[in-house]
Amino acid sequence: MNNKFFANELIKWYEYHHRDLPWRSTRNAYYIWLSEIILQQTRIAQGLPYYERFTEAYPTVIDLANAPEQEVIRLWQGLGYYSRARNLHQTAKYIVEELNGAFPTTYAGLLKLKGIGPYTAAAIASFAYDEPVAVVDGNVYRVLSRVFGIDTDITSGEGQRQFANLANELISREQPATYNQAIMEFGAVQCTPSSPDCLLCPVQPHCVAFATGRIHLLPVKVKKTKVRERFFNYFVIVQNGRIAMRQRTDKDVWQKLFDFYLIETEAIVQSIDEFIDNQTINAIFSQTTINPPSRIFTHILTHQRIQAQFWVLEAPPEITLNLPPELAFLTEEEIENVPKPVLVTSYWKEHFF
DNA sequence: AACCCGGGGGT
DNA sequence: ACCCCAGGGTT
Repeated sequence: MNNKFFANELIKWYEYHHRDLPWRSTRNAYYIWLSEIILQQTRIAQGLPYYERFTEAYPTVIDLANAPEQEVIRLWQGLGYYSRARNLHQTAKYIVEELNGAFPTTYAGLLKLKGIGPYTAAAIASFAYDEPVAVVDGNVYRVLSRVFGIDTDITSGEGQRQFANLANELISREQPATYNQAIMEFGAVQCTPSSPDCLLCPVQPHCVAFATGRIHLLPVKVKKTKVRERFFNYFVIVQNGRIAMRQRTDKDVWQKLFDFYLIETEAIVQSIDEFIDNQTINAIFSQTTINPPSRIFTHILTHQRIQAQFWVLEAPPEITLNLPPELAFLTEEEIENVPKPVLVTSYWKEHFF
């Protein structure tokens, strides 16, 4: 199968089978960039409402650059991988302040921006500027590994180089944007991870994996699942109708999102007596009424399984509490408007609304 | 190269 | 329970 045939078959397939998506009807680099960052490691169904929200809140890169970071992260709330939102905002400011509001117009230039890696640079360069540089995302790995029967580990450096080289040989020089859209859509709709629709596949006669019965074995992805078990004990300190929260800053999950005073333990605590060695929380205990703990909230991340329990500590109105400096009292309205992890939002909805 | 970073949906 | 998703940054 020659390269031109492959590209033409995908483009023909795409013309009949593609979904109508808002970022496909624009050549505006800003909107394309926004959609690509939102869709990193994210399904279209999950990302679509966020795309609508962001384009409405920030119609131009200038609007995004001028927004407060916390507002941007709040709009991102629930989408995960929050470094995407921080880098998005940082890069918007850089483009406005250093590049006169204009995006770089080449793959190499785009690649220098924070939050834009090889995939996203190729996507923007081809969709906005027709540069013939191939996207390589999870869909592309799957399609190419199957059609060409490549069993190199896609997570290895060698695999990434090999697939990028192949993808760039296959890309249509005449229609790079359509080709890139086509191969990704083909992977998402036709050549799916499990039970792909091989019987109606336009390249099935040339597919090595189909011919050799290796569809379900490709792509090869060496898994290194190491899920960390964590136990979070949250103390919801309430006084005068306000609640103490802090903005997370550690090198850990949920950077710049807000949660409550947290003590992490090695296991689920059976009684609050287990915090006896913690002087900070003991001092707060002595000044507050301790309510029974909440149910245990289990929160699953890709790399962590967090079991969280919440205690409400009620302080009398008049006293001065001895709190760690990172805590600040917020009203319920302020808490609504501050970015929070889904775990915290779940608890909040269950207990305060 | 290895590790870290969310949340949701499909099987 | 395990997989994947329009990946990228840090160490």
